[in-house]
Amino acid sequence: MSAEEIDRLDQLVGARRKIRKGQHLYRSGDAFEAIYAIRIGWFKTDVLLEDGREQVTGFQMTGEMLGLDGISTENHSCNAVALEDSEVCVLPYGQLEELSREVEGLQHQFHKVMSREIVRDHGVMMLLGSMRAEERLAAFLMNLSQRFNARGFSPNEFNLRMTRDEIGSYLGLKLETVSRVFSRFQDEGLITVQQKHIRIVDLPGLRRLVQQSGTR
Amino acid sequence: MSAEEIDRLDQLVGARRKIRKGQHLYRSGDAFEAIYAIRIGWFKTDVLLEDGREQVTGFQMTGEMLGLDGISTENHSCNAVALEDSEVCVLPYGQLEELSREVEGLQHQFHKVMSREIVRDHGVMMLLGSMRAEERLAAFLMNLSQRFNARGFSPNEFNLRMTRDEIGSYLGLKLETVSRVFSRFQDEGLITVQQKHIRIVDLPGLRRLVQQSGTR
DNA sequence: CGGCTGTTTTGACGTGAATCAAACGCATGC
DNA sequence: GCATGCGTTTGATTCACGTCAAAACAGCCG
Repeated sequence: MSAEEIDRLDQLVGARRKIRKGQHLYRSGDAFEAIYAIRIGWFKTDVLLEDGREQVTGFQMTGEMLGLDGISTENHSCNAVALEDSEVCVLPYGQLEELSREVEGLQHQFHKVMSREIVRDHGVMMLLGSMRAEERLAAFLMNLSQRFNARGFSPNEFNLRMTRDEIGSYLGLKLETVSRVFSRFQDEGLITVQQKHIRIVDLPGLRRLVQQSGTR
Repeated sequence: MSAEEIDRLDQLVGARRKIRKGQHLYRSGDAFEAIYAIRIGWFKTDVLLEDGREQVTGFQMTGEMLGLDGISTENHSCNAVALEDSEVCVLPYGQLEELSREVEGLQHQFHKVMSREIVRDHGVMMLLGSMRAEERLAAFLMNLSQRFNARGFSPNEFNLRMTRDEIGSYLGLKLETVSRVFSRFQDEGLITVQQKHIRIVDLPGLRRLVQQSGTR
């Protein structure tokens, strides 16, 4: 949603909530009560398997929504964890439903947000299902770049909020592979990496990586 | 949605559309106009990359919905192809929005359907991101079994509507791997395979496969 | 029935990413 | 200042799955 739309929702239902780094906004199984709009900060959502395996299903930044997964069963189906000290705007679902019955535009916006999430997920499935490690990382970086840009930050230089392990989980790779590919990208002059600081040096080069590559 | 709910929608907006095997219900890029409820048949949805790679993002059967991806941009972002001669109920999105503003339950149902799709996608991400080939296939079969069951068909015996190649694309595997794993399952007495005909012999065995396995 | 076409199975071999293991960097705290 | 502890990098080795190739198996049509 645009900053403007967020602000609007903000006025409608104003409760805020601060979440410290590492804390959960909600957990899988929690009763679903509200949707959250991130005001400041970063989150990850993940699903845990009994044997301890984790699958990160997304990284969310300022201006993005959390909690849509909960509507279906009235319980959240994933965990939402703050990657840094963050603040969200709480949108009680009942009120949201009610309001969106009155305000046509709001209803449509809400549907769009959900639909966008579905489309995003399909993109991730594409990543996971048919791209090689380099392509996944390149696509990941380009996606981050574009989102930073959309929020008014530099698209070429930013700090990762997540660990190599979390990136790996999201992309279906091991942390060592993530690290290696970052190093390779740096050697090839595509990016600069220093710990969590990323600088994109050759965006077209990254883009080429994603769409070229032979079959898999 | 339940059969009952489908019927209800059916009465509200009744247009039907028949799609022959292999035909598209919609294509990526098509203007978004309606959501579809499958009355009879099977579909797959997929995303194509420039270089020809295909990622199947889902298989949909009777009673399930198609087209939710289109709301976000007013254009469909994937292709929907009939896997056998099928029939859908067309639900023009404008009318649906309007109705759901009047009928509280309908709005909620609609949200639930979208949310369920998001949760389903997260499950697939889990599959693709952190499971090995055997686990993916086992999970796939169990999912089909459960869906057939929910529609009143035998959960233990059914015909696949998709090719090995399509299953592979969905699960991030090559068709040869799909075929091999099916054979292995048969050797181990978990299932019986004859072309597209599957019989599940040892469901608990399959279930064990999914949740046990060491790390990856 | 026989020849075609598309799908599936099976085998031999290759490879990209996982695994195992060690060292390094950078915080934090005493 | 030095110890402790995560996260990261890098190397050596292994392995699950992909690739390539051929044969077997339907299903369809003349």
